[in-house]
Amino acid sequence: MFSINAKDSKAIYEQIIEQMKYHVAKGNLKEGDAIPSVRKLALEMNVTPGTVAKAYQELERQHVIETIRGKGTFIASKIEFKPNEDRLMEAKGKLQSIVLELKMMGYSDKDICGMVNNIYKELGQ
Amino acid sequence: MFSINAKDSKAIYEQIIEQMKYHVAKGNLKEGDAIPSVRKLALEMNVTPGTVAKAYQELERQHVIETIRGKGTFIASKIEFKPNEDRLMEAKGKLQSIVLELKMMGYSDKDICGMVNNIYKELGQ
Amino acid sequence: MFSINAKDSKAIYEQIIEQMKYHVAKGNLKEGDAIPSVRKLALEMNVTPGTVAKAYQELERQHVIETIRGKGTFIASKIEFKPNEDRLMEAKGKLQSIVLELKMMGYSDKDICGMVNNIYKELGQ
Amino acid sequence: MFSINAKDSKAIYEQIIEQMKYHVAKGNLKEGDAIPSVRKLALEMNVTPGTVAKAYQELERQHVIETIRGKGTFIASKIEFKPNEDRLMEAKGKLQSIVLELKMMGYSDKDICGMVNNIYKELGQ
DNA sequence: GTGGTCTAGACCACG
DNA sequence: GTGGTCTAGACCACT
Repeated sequence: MFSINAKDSKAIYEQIIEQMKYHVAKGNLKEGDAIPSVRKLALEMNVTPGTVAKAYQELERQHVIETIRGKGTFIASKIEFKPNEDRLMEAKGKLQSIVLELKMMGYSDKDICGMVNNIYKELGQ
Repeated sequence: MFSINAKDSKAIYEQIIEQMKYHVAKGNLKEGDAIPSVRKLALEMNVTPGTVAKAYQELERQHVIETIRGKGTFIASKIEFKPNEDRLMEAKGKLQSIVLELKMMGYSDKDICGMVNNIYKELGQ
Repeated sequence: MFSINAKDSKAIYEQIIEQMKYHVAKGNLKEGDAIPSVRKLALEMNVTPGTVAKAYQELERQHVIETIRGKGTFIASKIEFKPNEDRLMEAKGKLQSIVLELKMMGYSDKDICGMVNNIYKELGQ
Repeated sequence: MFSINAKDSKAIYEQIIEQMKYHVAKGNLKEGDAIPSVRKLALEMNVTPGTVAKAYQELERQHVIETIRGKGTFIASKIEFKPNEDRLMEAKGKLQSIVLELKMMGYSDKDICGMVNNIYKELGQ
């Protein structure tokens, strides 16, 4: 369910974050579902527990998962839809970057919207 | 014409690359236009020449600018519109990331297309 | 009467302690009132008895409750109002922390006193 | 300027966070001031760089400090006054806890406001 | 069992 | 020089 891509320049803990969100978006993981413990996932992925822990902490900050003391970690029961200002600004900045990039490659706004729609549908289950 | 934000988490050389592309996309810089020398731009931006040089190297690799020995550096006369497979895949990967991110924040596909259109329009012509 | 929030970062046994004090402050529980046995409360709250026992021990140490062997556990007949130096210093330290926190968020001393008054009133009588 | 208190149950990285805020509130550190590098502070305090780095990252998330790539870390030039919802709720929760605690010790609302004012003034330079 | 914290190293990209 | 990431261990409190 989780796997790291060594070729990806993205940090491992960021890959874990992204994959967790992917599985939630896709419906593979639903509200309240238990997710692997830090240690288990670390073993599975051949990384150290600290790396997984860092990912889990960030996911909790973003209200994607919730940890229950001594019990484990779970998909948040009420996935938060009010992004904080910072995260939204960051996301928009990244979007601007990538749109610029694609425009430079010759794609029109409609092309890009088409890509977005395809990606969105594929996620949307 | 160029301005960097030292606090931005993005590397300075990447900011230069992005701004150069921005000005090309926007039409501020046209094919064949001369651009500042590495040293001049470094002075202007108050960064070390090495940083500017790194940006220029990458821009040249992407066929956005061309260096003519002894003459200076110019916007490429034939800006490359057929991206190689690798860069397209990379761009799509980034786009998927950011769409996932925005979806998790509660935005619909239409919302995201709206953002894309706004960004695209702002990039000009 | 008691309810825990497993997602709270605060330890469950600390939540029990706090709620016990809350009910005493509020007047729901008066001196001499019987409180549930460890096992009963553990069942009610769906936690392990050890967790409740730990809370009761700490409450007893703070002279909020008293255990009478063979009879049960009761709200202390003479709730301790003269805190020892240590606990007062600890409390003041925590208060300083939180005031600093709120100041950094932009709240004035009056704002904070307002919050304190509201909380105090809500605690009742 | 910074020192850790081993007796304090608070995590070291949290102590660093609190002390940084303290120095900012107190005026010892002003907007734009450079703060020690991760490594230097780690040496000074006899902790590992990772611990300091964790504190710095959290401080940056809270807009108290800013890092400039390859240059170092600085007190934020525009200290952020819009707390996010989460942090405010957390702070209020802590305040409620401590007010309850102090009430149980016999302090009135006025007493507590007095303490708050004293603390605030002492910080306020 | 769980997550949270910490140590003592290491390598990397950036400037 | 800087901060960011990661490893491979360890100890702790909580359940």
